[in-house]
Amino acid sequence: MAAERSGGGDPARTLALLWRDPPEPKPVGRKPKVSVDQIVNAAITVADREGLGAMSMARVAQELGVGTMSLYTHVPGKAELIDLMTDTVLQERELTPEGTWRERVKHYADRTRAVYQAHPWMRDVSMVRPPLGPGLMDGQEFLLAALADSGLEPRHVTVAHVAVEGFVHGAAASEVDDQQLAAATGESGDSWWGARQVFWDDYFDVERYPTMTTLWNAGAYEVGDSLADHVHSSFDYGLDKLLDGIEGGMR
Amino acid sequence: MAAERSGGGDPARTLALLWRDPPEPKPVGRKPKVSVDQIVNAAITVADREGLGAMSMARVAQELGVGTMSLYTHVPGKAELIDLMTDTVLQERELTPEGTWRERVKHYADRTRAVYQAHPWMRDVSMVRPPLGPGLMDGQEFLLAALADSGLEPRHVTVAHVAVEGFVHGAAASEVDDQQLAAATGESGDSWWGARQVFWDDYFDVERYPTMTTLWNAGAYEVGDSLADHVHSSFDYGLDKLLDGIEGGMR
DNA sequence: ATTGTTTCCGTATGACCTACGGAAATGGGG
DNA sequence: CCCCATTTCCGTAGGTCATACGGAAACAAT
Repeated sequence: MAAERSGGGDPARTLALLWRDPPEPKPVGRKPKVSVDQIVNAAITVADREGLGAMSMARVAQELGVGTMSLYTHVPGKAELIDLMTDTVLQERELTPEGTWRERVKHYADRTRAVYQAHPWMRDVSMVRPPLGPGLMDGQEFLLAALADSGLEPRHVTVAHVAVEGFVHGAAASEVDDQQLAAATGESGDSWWGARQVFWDDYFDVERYPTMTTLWNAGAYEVGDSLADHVHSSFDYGLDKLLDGIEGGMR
Repeated sequence: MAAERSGGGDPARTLALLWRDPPEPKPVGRKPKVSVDQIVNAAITVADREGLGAMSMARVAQELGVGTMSLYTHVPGKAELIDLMTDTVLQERELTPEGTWRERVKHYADRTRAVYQAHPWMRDVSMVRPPLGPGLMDGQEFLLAALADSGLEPRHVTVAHVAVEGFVHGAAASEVDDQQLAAATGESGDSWWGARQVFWDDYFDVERYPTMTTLWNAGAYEVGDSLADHVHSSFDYGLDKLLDGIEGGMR
């Protein structure tokens, strides 16, 4: 299915929820059995355990011991709930502004990666029209501040920001995809590749793919560590080179 | 919903389909009304027009003028159909090996971006456990060959490959997300941001976000071109810097 | 106790994927 | 020409999901 994203609901309502703008006290009427925070936390719990696909309104309601439709009193719909989940986990980053601008960018990348690791369903959330809540905004401010301290001109800061943010989220998403699939299908990444051994036996053509063959023979794929570690260090390398390039471009 | 990906079906069956391994001639029996190619093309047409979310088995069957269940004779299920769609559009890249290694990497990025532009639903397809078909494999070979020609050691080629591939797919996906949303919701990116004007009025805090405020006042966001163009040039910049870094790391 | 307000939630609708099993088409053997 | 094994087609049905609707239930003020 398509990636989850904000519905076309009322933006003002969604923003009020994101910033926990209390909708004005209600002195009369039945007491709420659940709160927005409880719903969001329950949804995160379910998604962490069973993936975003399993995070249905019915499943979240069950988790809380209420009827499905009760949720709609507090949250406009599923799309908005995902926005709330997203901004909530982004807040877990707790970014501390220490060290050089490079160290802070890497800190940002590490913390963001940690969020994806803890909440693999983040891979399925589009970050192009993100929920404009405190979790996202604080992160943007942190990353922009780091890049601005690098000495880049203001106009280049915004450009570099898009590139770095794209790299970080893309890398974190890629890295975590593997685990998410493992959780959803009960099949690990290694076993997935193992099951596709047939490919190398039946379809791989040495003449069609000379470079891959050469690299294989040169032992380039004989990494001692696991697939996940290899991907991880590749993205560390990539971010490093990206920052090298940005730094070098100023001189 | 969660990103689409391969189901747990028989890998050998899926690989045979990807490489169009004919399942042996069937001299007897009813003549097929549709072929695998027709199904894949119809599915791509539907997804291009209405998004991956609208690409239901029923919708594809309707497009072909056959019953829904007929598709299951030729294709194991929806997940495998998406694998076939993905590899098919990746084949459209037609990568031509000309120029320096850098030019070839940028060529790869451009062609891949073009695929995402033409088929925005690609954003919703996970590329971590990709369909091992000719479209994907030819691309990997091309990119690996370019990086190998750069003079990197074999072991670094594979590391750089993951980083560049991640960046390219991530960038292409980000860039296209906007259009896909516009198509799905009938709301353009600009109008989406416009509707969230409330955010700047009601929730943006100048003291909490000093860097953003400074950058705004410095005119860093006053780009003449559209949002899409800004994102596009940001990723060009990012890839350039990434390659600068890779190149510089060799010396 | 009545009334206004708010929350809770059972039911129903419509969309989706796909298992099942029978109907329909096809070509070869008698 | 008829029969029948083989293959494809597809109607039906069961399971899942989001969510619109409307009434029941809880609560505070009167």
